Amino acid sequence: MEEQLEYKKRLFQKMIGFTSAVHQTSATLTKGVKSDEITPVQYSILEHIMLHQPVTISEISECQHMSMPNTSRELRKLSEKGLCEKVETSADRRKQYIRLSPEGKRVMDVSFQLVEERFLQLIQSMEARELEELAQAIDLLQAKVFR
Amino acid sequence: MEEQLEYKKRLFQKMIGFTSAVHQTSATLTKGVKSDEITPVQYSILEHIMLHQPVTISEISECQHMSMPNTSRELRKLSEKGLCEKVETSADRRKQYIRLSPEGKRVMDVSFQLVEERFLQLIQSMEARELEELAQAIDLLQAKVFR
DNA sequence: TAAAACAATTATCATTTGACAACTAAATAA
DNA sequence: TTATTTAGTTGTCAAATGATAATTGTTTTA
Repeated sequence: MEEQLEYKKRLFQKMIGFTSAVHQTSATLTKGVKSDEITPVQYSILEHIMLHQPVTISEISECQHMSMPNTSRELRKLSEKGLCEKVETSADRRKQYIRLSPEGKRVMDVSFQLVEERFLQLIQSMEARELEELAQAIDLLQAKVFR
Repeated sequence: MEEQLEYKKRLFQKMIGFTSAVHQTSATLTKGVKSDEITPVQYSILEHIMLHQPVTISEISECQHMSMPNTSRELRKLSEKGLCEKVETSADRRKQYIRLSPEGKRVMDVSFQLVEERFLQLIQSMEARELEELAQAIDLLQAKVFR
């Protein structure tokens, strides 16, 4: 059992280094792709909506570790820029569901397109088997640690 | 070859979702652990130094995607707080190597300790074999994509 | 040796971000 | 029904961050 703990601590060290590397690589892949009309925080919100829409404001607030007032403000700015919009919902009238507007979708598609090109460069020389291993590794990590 | 491209594009989608999940999880694990005397950017710099020391200011600037003037300013503030220090180096006298001070090391150890506890919680119920798979998946991803 | 490039610093400014208090409206619990 | 909780908004303020210009000293290159 003691050995087990030691093993887990080494795994933790590995995990720290890994998450740091993920941050760096994704920052590199994403560098400069965001439209000039939005701030970094706003980009990150749009990305979240892109991946999880439709989503409530509370959920954005919680997932982005941002207070409700600040989340609300940034969403208002994004709405004013015509990049996202509130969806009518019948259930609980306190909850506001948010989704990208067609323009917001377009803006994010352009960004993602650029990131995709860079990513494809990164994996260009990999064979089918390597790619498959990559996909499996991601699935495993996402299932067990990064949900 | 066309199929290959389609496969790669699906892998890209998977990667986007994964990196977003990594960001969220690591933000959750790290939430509130940083000492009150430093800002988020400063924490991120200290973490980088912790993982890569000794490191030059240019390297920090490049890896953290921060301009040299701003990196220099934040490092000055960290030095003033006694958390990091410049290392004398004989080679190129333009380059300044940075490392954590004993106090900086202590501060980061405290933070990492908290993160470690949360991480151990997260993996508490895993068996030896699962942990091994986890470690292998990380190694694979870090070798092929997140360097 | 002179010119160019590199590593880092200082100073300044505008913008972004985070925190907080006070508030409205809707849903739920007592 | 009243009280409480939940979801979201508005306004304000200070601090953190990002961008840029100008400068110093050191190393390389021509």
